[in-house]
Amino acid sequence: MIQISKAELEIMKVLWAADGLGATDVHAALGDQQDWTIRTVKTLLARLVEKGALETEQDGRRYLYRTRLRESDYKSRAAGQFIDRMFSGRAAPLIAHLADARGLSEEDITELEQLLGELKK
Amino acid sequence: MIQISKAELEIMKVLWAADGLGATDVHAALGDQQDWTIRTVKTLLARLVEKGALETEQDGRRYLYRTRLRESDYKSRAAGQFIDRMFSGRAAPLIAHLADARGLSEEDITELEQLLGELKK
DNA sequence: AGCTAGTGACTACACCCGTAGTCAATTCGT
DNA sequence: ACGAATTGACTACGGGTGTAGTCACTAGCT
Repeated sequence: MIQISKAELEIMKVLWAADGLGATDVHAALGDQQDWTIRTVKTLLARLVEKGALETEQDGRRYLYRTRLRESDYKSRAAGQFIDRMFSGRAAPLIAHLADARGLSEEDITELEQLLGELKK
Repeated sequence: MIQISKAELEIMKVLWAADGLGATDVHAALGDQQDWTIRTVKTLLARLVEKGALETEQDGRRYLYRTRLRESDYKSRAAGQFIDRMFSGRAAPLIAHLADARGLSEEDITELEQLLGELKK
């Protein structure tokens, strides 16, 4: 099970949004959102390749980085692990805590209702 | 913001369930669930005290460990951080992923409906 | 009275992670 | 054609984490 750290996740997000970028492109895409030097970005990319979360393709003298993990697969797994650890695998208490601590947006409520409707079929 | 690691969380769970135990009691309560020596348990307890998540009370020649963090506060915070990092703060996509990857229990569905009902008031 | 077992304090150590720096090769601009 | 900039490879380093080990003390059993 590939573990992706907090910083690495930011890199993955960039590549999920636009797969097949070079290190410099990733750095640029992060822009002012993350204040990392290109070195740091490269280290994170290398670690992700080593972990098997990314793969490289030679493009002249540089690499293009491509995701090997689908975003939704990863997020599903991460969500599952999280509620297992924190809420004994139960979804409802998680949402209850969230609602309690910060409330749910209108949007969330509407979407959740729709989701539940579909699930009940 | 106190950060609690995975292993430390297991200790916290024991003390949330039964506050004011000695190190040996915590070790016993973990039982076969976690295969840690008493040394490891003590190290984790000490780190949690250092972090301010636990406090000690002298009880003869030993300490009793008591939580300083309320379970629901911690869980709310952790849940908030998690959905911020993974789902841009949106609850609905999180639940959608869970439902998709492993399904929701009857219980979860019922509780969520009830929760949504209350929130809409 | 001495030994054993349990206790807290301190130390250890390898691996992950955040955050880079150095180096050698290569390409691009002038 | 040469210097500057870019690129990948390798190295660094301090803090957190998982998982203990050692030490000195003490209370209770024999």
